[in-house]
Amino acid sequence: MEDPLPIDAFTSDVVTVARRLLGCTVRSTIGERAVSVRLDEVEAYGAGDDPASHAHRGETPRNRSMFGAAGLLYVYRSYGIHWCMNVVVGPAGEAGAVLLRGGEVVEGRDVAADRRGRRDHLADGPGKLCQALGVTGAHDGLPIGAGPITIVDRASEPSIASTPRIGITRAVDREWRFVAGDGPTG
DNA sequence: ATAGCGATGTTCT
DNA sequence: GAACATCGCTATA
Repeated sequence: MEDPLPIDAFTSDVVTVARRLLGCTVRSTIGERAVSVRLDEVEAYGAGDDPASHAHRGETPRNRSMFGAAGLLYVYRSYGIHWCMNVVVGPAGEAGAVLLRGGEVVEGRDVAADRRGRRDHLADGPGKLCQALGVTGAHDGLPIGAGPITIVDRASEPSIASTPRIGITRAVDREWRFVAGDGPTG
């Protein structure tokens, strides 16, 4: 429960990894300040076979990390303004990632509130989650667990609901958004 | 509670 | 030029 997620947790398919990440905790230690978020909302993104994925059209400077090894971070700028973070999923050579969409701040609430500029809605969205953790493009491509960003395993698997992904227009029939039982929509 | 809208970097047509 | 894996403000109910 207090142990880091083993690397092989990231080496299977994107849907399996997405479900595996719910209930786990993302922890950042940036500027001597620690913030932890327990994940309750994630989305799976595939490679060329997933029209909604950034990797669908092949490698670009932005999505380069998606083509890297499992367990790397893929951080991109959304709508020119916000940062969004993904965990890169294996197998190596295949692009895939899990977008960390939301969770509950369970450590460093004051730090998170400081970064967010408010006391509520600290991490209930991908851009907010990154801001609360202090994650930016500077962390793109970093390996999880070896740098300022780590993921701590959960005690047990939560109940999980699946829905279509949010904010996309392609492949809306795929229910690749996963929400923990005590999460946003129940 | 829900709806409309502006901000704006990267990618694509 | 337009779309986009978003967010917070503003208006209306």
